[in-house]
Amino acid sequence: MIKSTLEQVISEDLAEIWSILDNEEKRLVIDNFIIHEFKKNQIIYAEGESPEFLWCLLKGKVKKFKDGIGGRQQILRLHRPVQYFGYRAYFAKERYVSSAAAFEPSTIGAVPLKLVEDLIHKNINLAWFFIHELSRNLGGSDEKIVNLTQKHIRGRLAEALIILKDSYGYEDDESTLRIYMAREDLANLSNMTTSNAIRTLTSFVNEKIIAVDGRRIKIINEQMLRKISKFG
Amino acid sequence: MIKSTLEQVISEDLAEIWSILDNEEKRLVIDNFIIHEFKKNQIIYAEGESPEFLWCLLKGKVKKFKDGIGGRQQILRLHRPVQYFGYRAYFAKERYVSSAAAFEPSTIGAVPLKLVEDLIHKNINLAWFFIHELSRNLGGSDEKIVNLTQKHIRGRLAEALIILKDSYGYEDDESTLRIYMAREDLANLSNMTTSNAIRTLTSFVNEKIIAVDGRRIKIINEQMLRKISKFG
DNA sequence: ATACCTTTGTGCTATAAAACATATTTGTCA
DNA sequence: TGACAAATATGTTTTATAGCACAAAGGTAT
Repeated sequence: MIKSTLEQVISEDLAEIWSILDNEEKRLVIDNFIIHEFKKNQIIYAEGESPEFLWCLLKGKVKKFKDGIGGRQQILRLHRPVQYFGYRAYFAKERYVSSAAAFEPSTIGAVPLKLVEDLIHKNINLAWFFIHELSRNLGGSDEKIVNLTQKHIRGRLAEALIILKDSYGYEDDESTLRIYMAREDLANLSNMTTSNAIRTLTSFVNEKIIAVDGRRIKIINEQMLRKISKFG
Repeated sequence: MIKSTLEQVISEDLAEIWSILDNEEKRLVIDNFIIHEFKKNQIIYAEGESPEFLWCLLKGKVKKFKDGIGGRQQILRLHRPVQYFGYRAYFAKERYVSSAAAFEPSTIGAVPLKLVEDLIHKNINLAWFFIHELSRNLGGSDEKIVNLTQKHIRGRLAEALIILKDSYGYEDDESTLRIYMAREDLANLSNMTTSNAIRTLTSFVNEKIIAVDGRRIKIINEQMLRKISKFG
């Protein structure tokens, strides 16, 4: 990708951070911004590695997950364009405690975290950007803990579907989730076995709360789904 | 408490933040620092409230928790002196998603978050302090999600005991946990019912991994406990 | 098109943990 | 000190969900 196009992509898509930086800072970012293409299911970074880059998802979908006991995977967070990730471990001076992978073919920019650190030192607004992001994520994690530990299967799956809707939205029909994922990933998102994800999905279909066509999921009764998510 | 004493307490105990601030900033903090005494089990702030103060635990023990389904409580985090809490929601521009309560009689300082915000704007090192804290907490939350969802009861309780040890340490005998908590709280920490916390504690005693005398818990075989925590 | 592998779907069984019931002990306050 | 409430302890029952087995459907590579 040639620089003029890159600059355009960055300035168009990175709006939030972009508006924070002055011209000199923008130049620094552009000169150090490397765009990567990831294939479906390709690992971006893995648990245990040292954080090196701030990743910026420009196109596609990314999951952050942790491999747990008995090969079971827990999906911790989903990312959509334009979101930043991969910086937490660096700021905590730790190695990654989770892994990131592309859910579908994705275009992701990488900026050296050392550069980000330098920019933060000089630009308090960038510091605030990360304080804000980290704070929101931490609140989300705390909510997730209660969701995953206290709700029953139906509640957890309903919650997962709501999260998918909130993360990626609907297609033009205003009801089909704009993400197609395997039943296994749905299970990993909602802390259950694949069989139970399939089963519970089937009962939601029978109850006319959703409709399913392969991996296309149509939310018919979002209100009911939220209700199940809340009390189930 | 008179100001000279207060100043002394602050400068002695708030070392980490204190060394970050210059003299003028220190003065501002001292002038706006209000010390509160909390009784055992007293609520410091509750879920849903608007964050107003940065709390600084000077003496005592504090738990952060979320009330979930069917009156069940999940303990999310434990605090020891000198730790800061109550700021996440403010930085996220949200209301509190969890509550904080004193585990035992506690002395806690309160600084208006607006002042903290102003200080951060002027002092990048304070910004870094919070970026670092938030990042570490977020990593901890992500770990906790897998611990609580994928481990069995024995593993979860073992994990909880390890957390207690890491948070509050041992007494002079190098084996008795320096915190006495109800079985119910132990259960709330490790996502199980009180009965099961009691039962599992009993089996640990029978297996000579711990010894129990009322609420005093003595870790006899920490190695084994870590092993159970890891694979259970 | 064929063969093969992966994903989806469904029924059955096993089991971990909750729910319930009921003592027993401990702590607290009049 | 006695009375009452709260916390701890333990046994039994119930249930949600994991685990397993197997069939059908869908993709993919040759």
